[in-house]
Amino acid sequence: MSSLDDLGKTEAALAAARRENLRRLRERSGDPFAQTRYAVDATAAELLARYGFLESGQDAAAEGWNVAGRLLGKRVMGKSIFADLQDGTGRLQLYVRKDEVGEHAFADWQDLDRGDLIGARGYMFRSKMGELTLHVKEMTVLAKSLMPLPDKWHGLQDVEKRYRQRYVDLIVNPGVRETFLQRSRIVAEMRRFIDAQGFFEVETPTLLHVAGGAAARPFLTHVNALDHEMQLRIATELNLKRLIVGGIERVYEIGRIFRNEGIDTTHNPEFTMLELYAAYWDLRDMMDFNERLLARLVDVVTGGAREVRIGERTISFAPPFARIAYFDALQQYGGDAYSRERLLDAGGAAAVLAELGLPPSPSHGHALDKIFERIVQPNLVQPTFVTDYPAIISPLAKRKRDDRALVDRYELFCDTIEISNAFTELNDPDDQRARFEAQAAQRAAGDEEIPEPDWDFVRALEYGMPPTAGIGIGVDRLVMLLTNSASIRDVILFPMQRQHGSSENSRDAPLSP
RNA sequence: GCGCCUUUAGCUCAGUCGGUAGAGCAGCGGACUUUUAAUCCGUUGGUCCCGGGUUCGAUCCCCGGAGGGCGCACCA
Repeated sequence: MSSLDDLGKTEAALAAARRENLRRLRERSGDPFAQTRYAVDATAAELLARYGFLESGQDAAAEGWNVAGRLLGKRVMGKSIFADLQDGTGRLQLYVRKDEVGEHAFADWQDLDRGDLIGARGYMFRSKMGELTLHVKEMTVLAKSLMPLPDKWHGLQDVEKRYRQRYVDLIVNPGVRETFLQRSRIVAEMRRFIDAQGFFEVETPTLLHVAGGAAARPFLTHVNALDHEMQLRIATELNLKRLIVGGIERVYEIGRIFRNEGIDTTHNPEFTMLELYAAYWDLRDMMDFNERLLARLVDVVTGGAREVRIGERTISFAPPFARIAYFDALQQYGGDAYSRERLLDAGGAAAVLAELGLPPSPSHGHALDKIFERIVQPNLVQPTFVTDYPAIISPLAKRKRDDRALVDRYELFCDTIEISNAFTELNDPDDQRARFEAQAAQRAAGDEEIPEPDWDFVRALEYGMPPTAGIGIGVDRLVMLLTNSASIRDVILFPMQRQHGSSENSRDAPLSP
């Protein structure tokens, strides 16, 4: 299988030149790909921090260091070379002199291409131009890069290629790497914060006979051993509440959710959700928890500040966040035409929808969602808890004791997008059964997004579930917010793409000679 | 699903009122022992996304298709 034939002529020539350099390196100094270990004892970031005191022209020749990474630039000036090495922590300039390393080693340097992985030993100095630099005495080629890298100045701009070949994106676009490191820090801190309050992290199945807990079309799959059709989960809710019934009183899962629906800047078919349930908490407890969690995450992302800049806006996460009741918000931003009385009437809501020039909705609840989206949501820039949702759009939440039209639920909005959704959980098994029966009827009427009822969940509630507050937070969207990313694909390492020709899993993808 | 935009060298991008195409970077050859988008001289490199149509001639115009982006719709 020769894939050089499948490359463009220019690309093939570039790859051939690199293979020629590899051949020479093998002959002169042994096979780079035979290397197994390199005794790294310093990173780029450590050396830059440690030797910050050096003045231009000064060196620290008594202390030798081994660094390893990818060569990203090479400036050859006859008998000396400056190069840039990128490791996991940053970039470090290297300097080599022919009269010090000798003909043989200098020839190896000349056979290095941009993108090669090397280990280098040397000492730190500050160059005439003021840059901290490793003065290299020894160099080992640890792996050869056989493919040409994108433009050193513009990087890789083609979005499609960036997603399909994220490895290249990560090599040449520094901001990308930083975003994903931030994501990792955010999730790690999320776990630390939650664990510190006595929660247990669990992993529930992603393959289910009935995917419930949300309204969404599931992915279908087949289990050969059981000869069963199964579904990928669309939420972790029902299993986590089973665990609350079982006595794991504080429980959470940060897990992958799959929904077989649209793909756009805020939706990827698989995404990550935090769901957390606390027995004996009410919504006030959850709000307090939510506020402190976000403040903490912002703290980690910004290194101590309580603000995040999103384009032109600055969002402050200093608690307490603003609070406003659902219908108060509608009246405040919409005026008297958006009164509770009118909106809680199906005809009234439909009329409001028409006044806004929006298409008719299939249901009263849907109409309320659209009106809220249009009238209130664009105004919720600073973190705001919207509370006291109408029961008709909250089928899984408990009704308020003193107002049966409303439920104990809030959603948190930041930068006009929904960040969390929380409510006190319905724990009356008869009520739950009745709601499932209603859903089954909707499903029978043709709504494919309504899941089949999970009757075992009702049985679990019949054993008794304590009063419980639950919350869901879309991790990807939260990371978008905290990293100022415009698309969910910018915070998912390998976002779903259509299968496509030569760049992925087709025969010609691996480049063998 | 609908609409708009987009696809030209390995990368970033020009361009052709229809006569099969250019730059910078990268690569290759040369000069250069403190450069940093190194510099200077020379130079290679193209299925202009794919298929069809119109035309003497299509990368360009028309039709169809594919990939991608954005907006709308959908999305507890």
